[in-house]
Amino acid sequence: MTNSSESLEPLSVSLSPQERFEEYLQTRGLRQTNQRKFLIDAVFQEHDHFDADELIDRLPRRGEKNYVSSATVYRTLREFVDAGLLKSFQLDGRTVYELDYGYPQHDHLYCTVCRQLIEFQSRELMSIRDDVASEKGFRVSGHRMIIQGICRACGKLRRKKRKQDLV
Amino acid sequence: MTNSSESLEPLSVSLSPQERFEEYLQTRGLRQTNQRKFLIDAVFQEHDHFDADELIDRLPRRGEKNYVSSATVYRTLREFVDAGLLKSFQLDGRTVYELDYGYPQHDHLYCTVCRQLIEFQSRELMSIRDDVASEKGFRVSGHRMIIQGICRACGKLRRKKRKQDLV
DNA sequence: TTGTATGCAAATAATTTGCACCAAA
DNA sequence: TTTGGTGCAAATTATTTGCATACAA
Repeated sequence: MTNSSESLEPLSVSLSPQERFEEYLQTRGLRQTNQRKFLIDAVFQEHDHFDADELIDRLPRRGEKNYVSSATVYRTLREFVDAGLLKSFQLDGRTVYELDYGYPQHDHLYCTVCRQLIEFQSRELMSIRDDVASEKGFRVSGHRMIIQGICRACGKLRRKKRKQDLV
Repeated sequence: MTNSSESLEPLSVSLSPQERFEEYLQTRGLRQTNQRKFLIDAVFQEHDHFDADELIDRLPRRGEKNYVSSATVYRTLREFVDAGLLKSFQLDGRTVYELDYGYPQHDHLYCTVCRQLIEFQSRELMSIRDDVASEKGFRVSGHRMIIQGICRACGKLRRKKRKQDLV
């Protein structure tokens, strides 16, 4: 689990994720299927970070109504990323997804103890990014910044534990 | 391949990587084996970024002198990271390694066309990192910043190609 | 001598892909 | 009707692990 209790508020956007995806599909001659509609709802009920496995776990099982095969889940998650609805990145080997469409750009702190992702925003970070890139003649398409460490809560637990160990 | 033509110069350090690793092994009661000695030399002949597969490709094959099984390569790379000789991170799904011991801390620009990694250093980035972390009560152990985009060379090629396409 | 380390092959884990069948447009 | 989409199972890929054997301390 990488759910974060500290997530950012959605922005207001003119199209809903569903509408936005519809537009994406239409401009490419792709189809609106029940699976895609169902998955977009499932995904935008998420508030935080998730991976394919966690998502599949919360979806109907084989045989149940609205079952979607995992191959389709994987395929569709990639489409959502292409469509700009989700962002994805790698963490501890697995692919983590988060809502992108309608959410402000941000980066993450990652607690290596509880594996929680905490979001933060920094304008300065963006401007450093752009300065560095232009200095190297680089056309930026995006970036990924993750600060690893130990969060406040886990830090407290550790200190408590060390104290106990001394007793 | 993710070799970069623009890498940073080594710092001067009091112990060689070999000595440093020896120290690491001794303090933990681990053993100095021929494989470990051979691999540390092989790895520190690298100047840039590599993954396990690329390293194995340049190593002696099964049956040849100094052959090291890939299981051992994987195991040893992780030890090198533990020992602080190498750093590792994930890129496009695979684990990329780079020299750490004796090299200055830095981050990367990643060209999504030629897959080259270009290094850069920024003090400001570090200070933003520390500010953000302390604001959230986070004890930092490290970070990873990758700026994605298109490098100068690939940008030129693209423009040239577009021109040609118009003819 | 006493564990550690290694090589081998098998096991994992997370995705991806081939293909026959299904269903939007 | 046509072509893209889906489910299923098999294939992939990168890595890890179990275990018998080899070797450093």
